Amino acid sequence: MKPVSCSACLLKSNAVKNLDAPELNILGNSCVVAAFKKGETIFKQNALSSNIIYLQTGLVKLTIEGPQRTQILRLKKAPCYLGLPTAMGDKINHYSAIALEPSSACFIDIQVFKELLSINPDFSYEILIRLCKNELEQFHRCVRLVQNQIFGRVAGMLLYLSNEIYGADEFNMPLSRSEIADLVCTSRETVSRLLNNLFREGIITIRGKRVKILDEQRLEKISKNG
Amino acid sequence: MKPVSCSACLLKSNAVKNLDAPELNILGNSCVVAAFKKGETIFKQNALSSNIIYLQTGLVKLTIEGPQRTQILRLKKAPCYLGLPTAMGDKINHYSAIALEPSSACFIDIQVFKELLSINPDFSYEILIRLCKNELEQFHRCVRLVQNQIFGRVAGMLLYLSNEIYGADEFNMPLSRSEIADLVCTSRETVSRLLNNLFREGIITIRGKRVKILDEQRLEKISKNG
DNA sequence: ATAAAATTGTGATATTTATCACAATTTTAT
DNA sequence: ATAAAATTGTGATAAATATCACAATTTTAT
Repeated sequence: MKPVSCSACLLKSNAVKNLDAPELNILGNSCVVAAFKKGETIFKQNALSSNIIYLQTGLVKLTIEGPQRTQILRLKKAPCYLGLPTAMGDKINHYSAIALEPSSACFIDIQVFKELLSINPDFSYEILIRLCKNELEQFHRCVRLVQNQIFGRVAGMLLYLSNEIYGADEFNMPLSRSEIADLVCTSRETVSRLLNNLFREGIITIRGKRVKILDEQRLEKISKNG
Repeated sequence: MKPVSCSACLLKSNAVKNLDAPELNILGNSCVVAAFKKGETIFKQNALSSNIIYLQTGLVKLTIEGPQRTQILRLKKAPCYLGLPTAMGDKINHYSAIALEPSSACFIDIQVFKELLSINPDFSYEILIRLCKNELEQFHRCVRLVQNQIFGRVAGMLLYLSNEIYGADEFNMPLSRSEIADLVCTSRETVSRLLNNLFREGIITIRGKRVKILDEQRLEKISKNG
């Protein structure tokens, strides 16, 4: 970890772009950057946290211990804030964040973050808007998770990675079969079977980690119809 | 609907308690109160909205059209804000709000609300904290919904009504069997069966709408173990 | 390079819960 | 008060998906 100059940072969040020079100084003085390898934990459920984390680069999974198994709540792609709701609340992390790809993250002291919220309404507004969007996304994700059948959920996951995360119809799958199962809430075996189905149907190809979407139309249809 | 004096209001939100006299005036000038009977729609999914709604009294369900059926996202008990994430985002309601009991709600112009956010950091901070809590609650709700079996979900729903909504072990069920099904994501028939099971086991009594929880311990256990 | 460990694939079976069909009951409207 | 409409209860059956068991493959460590 090393202290940073936030004013010179090329990876500013939209919220931070609203800060003026003295405010950026306040931020920089209480902010350190850390690098994480694939699989490393950025923060852990049930641990105390006094930091807001800004993910500069990389890809992260948020996991939570459920009553039966651990579940992936969602993926978070840089740039974004992690652990906002946790840190603003009771200070105990309600979930863990684990790097899926090499990632770098800024740790910002929660008191400093709160100070910035109170002195800069534009900063505060950006954060607020972000939280609103999260809530809506979470509603939609939950509904799909509960109502769609697994085939649709797996298809939706592939489309999500392709469109939202990588912006390409070919990418390296960042998740193991077991992690995909945790994300779409099913068993590892079922994920295996369904991915092979999609392959046999000519809708995707998988060679090792390399996934290519051949028939996005059909995938969309499966994703919709469950 | 009638205009209100927010400064004299006895049902102020925590956020609004942070407003000073001129700010309360701004709020009051663009704020009307409306009363809703059971079953009436407060706002509707896909409709345009330019208001934030503050639920003064009553109980409301938020419903969303899923791919297969409409689902109850959550219940909201006064006092609380409704439609915050929707109104702050694209102005199109992503879900509907329908009164489950006689309710009264203030309609606040979104521009005025945004102005208050920008001029009063304490007001803004309260809203922000509220959004953070919502996100965490939503995560937990989603995990339970996906991982627990229906028996556990129905038990959890009863405990939620008893502890969070009514604060009593006896209450009038505000939901029909079908609505319970929409809330815990199962079929009406299954809800019937499980409630009767709980009755036969001596864990609850149901006479018409009147529900009484006899053995909270056992209900907790069922809720946990799924 | 090789062994050990981890991940993945696949068939057989079991379990949960939805769906259908219709009866019984309660609520609402006239 | 009575009929009509809506809600609820319940058995039989079907469908989706988990679980188990083990083989095959890939990755990791020495």
